[in-house]
Amino acid sequence: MNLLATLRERFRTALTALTDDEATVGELAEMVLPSQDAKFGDYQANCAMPLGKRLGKPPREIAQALIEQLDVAEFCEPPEIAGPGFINLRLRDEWLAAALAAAATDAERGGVAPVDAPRTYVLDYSSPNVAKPMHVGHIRSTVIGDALDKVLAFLGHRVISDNHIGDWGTQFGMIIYGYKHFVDQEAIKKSPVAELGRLYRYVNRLVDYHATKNTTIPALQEKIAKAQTAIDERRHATMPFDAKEAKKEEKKLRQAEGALADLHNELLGLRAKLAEVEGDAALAEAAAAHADVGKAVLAETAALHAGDATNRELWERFLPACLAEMQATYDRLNVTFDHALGESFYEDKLAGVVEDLKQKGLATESDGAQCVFLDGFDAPFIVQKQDGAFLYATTDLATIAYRMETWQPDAILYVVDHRQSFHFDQLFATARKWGYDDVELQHISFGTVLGEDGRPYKTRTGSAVGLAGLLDEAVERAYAIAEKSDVLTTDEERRTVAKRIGIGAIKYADLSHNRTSDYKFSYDKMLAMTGNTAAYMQYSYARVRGIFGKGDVDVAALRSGGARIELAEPAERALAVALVQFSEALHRVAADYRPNYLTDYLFDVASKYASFFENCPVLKAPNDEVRTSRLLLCDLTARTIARGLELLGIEVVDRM
RNA sequence: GCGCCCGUAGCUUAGCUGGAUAGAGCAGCGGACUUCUAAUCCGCAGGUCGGAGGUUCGAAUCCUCCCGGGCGUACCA
Repeated sequence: MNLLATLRERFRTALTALTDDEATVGELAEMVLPSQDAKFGDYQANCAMPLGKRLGKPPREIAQALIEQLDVAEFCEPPEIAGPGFINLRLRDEWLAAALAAAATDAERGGVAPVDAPRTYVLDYSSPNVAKPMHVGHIRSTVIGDALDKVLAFLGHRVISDNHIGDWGTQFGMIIYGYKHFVDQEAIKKSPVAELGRLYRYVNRLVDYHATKNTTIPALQEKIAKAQTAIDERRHATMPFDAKEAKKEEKKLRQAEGALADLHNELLGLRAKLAEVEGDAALAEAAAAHADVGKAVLAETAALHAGDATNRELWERFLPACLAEMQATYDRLNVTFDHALGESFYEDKLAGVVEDLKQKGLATESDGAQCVFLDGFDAPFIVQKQDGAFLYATTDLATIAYRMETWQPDAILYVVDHRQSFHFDQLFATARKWGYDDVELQHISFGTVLGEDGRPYKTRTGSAVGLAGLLDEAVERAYAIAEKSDVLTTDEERRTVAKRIGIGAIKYADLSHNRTSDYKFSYDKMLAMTGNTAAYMQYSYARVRGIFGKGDVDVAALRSGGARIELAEPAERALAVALVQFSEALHRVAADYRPNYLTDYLFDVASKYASFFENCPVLKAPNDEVRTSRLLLCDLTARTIARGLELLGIEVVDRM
């Protein structure tokens, strides 16, 4: 059961006797929270202070009146009033023991009740581009999305995961162009994906070269000139008399100079990139021979979209190999999707979307493009370009329409990095105007994965770090941990353990950070045996299993034995309270779509277990009753950790 | 210019809808292995929560301004 929700329910009833304002009652009942400090009990209600204010009575008096109305005797000791009017609740040990005993026999759900009102969620996450290998940027979307998927589903919601793959864009034009001009037939027979990847990178480099040379650098130079002029003007302007204003001016000048220096650096970097291509004879020759590669790639893409037989055939031939490559990564991560309806799936629906928007008067022509102008936005939402091509805005709208018609979801969640928030603001605003105003549309945004230097995590050469290599390294480093183990006997076992620790480390590191903030990627930290890491969680689990092995415990018999749980020691009780709050942790995750609430909870359980482990001998307990009771606590701890990790997509190991 | 986000201990970070003395881990110092995995545990020290005002019984959390940083901003995704 969800104890917190139940307590709030009881407070709601009690509050109704004191005030008849329903909104107030609901708000005040929400002020029942788990206590931050054990000395204030297990839960606390903070509603007497604001209610006292509202009613013009002393809060302690209100608290007293509230307690008299409150019916929580089955869960709690008599409530206590403390400080200005806090109501402190301490759970009754008998209730705790009974709740845990019930959870112990509930193998399926571990005492977590499904929600009363299940919702339907469409979860959009991962969304890689085929043709480009998955890189570090895909970790967060994939891992957070997968965890939310599992948690929501476990709580009883209907969850439809849909991987919105980029399989129809310019990157395929690059591959097609590359295939037509540069393919190595031997290589593509031997390893199609590797060769397609090479072609993509090669063509991308050529396109990039010309774009840099013809567009980016001239534009940058112009920007530099403008910035220089602006600085000169500032320098020659008369300083304001007002000291504050003068300081402001100085600061602006400083900032402008800094920005100018950045631009110069950028220019140097771009020139170095050009020099690199020009210094490579073969590459330089290819670049010269394919001066129009940028336009040509767009033409290949346009031809594909227009139904050109050759390009279509190539697309159909290449796509399965690209998908298989992606699938290999998902297999390693143990991530699955219900659907993978990529951009191509919506191709034939895009014209209809624009037509409908036009007909409803939402889209209008501006500068030759079809735009939706939205209140509160400076820029319009462009759904069709001057040249007639559609954009991801169009695809995203078509996708919303399809999902609404197909699954009638209550919510569509997009697990996408924070830089796209503007796009989603526009997308959602447009969708609502378009008629989809009765669905929760949420951008589940997340921060950037940074390197040790605090800059976005890149390789030394500045390219994105490949996801496959990242997993390789984590597993390799985890193998060093497995090698140190005394309890692992075969190398096969060490490899399995290393795999679970390594993959788990990456996932857990990601999930344990607040998703909205950036975080620094560090193998050392994520693979540490202490602190809030997957390895520590897995170790905690393995230690419990170790006790069962050593004591030759029949777990099934233990669970069904109906034995009493006794909570005599403080460490036992603290662990028990933590265990009974599993359901609350999951609800918090679901409420804010934040998996780090679950990792925090699991770390709390593991910490409480460590203290229990130190203070309460299990196999050598003073008598059989205590031994059995503690074994039950161990079993529940192990199952809670295992279930929690499972919902985060992380596997446990019996020994490590 | 405008918009969004961030600033918490030396480092990496958590902090729920505003709650009581701001929590962790690393690093530092001091303890605990003939005892269920010491790959661990316990203790100590370390914070004017970027700064200044304000709202409130109560502010890291809400509002205003300032300082510092990131990201985005009409036809890429």
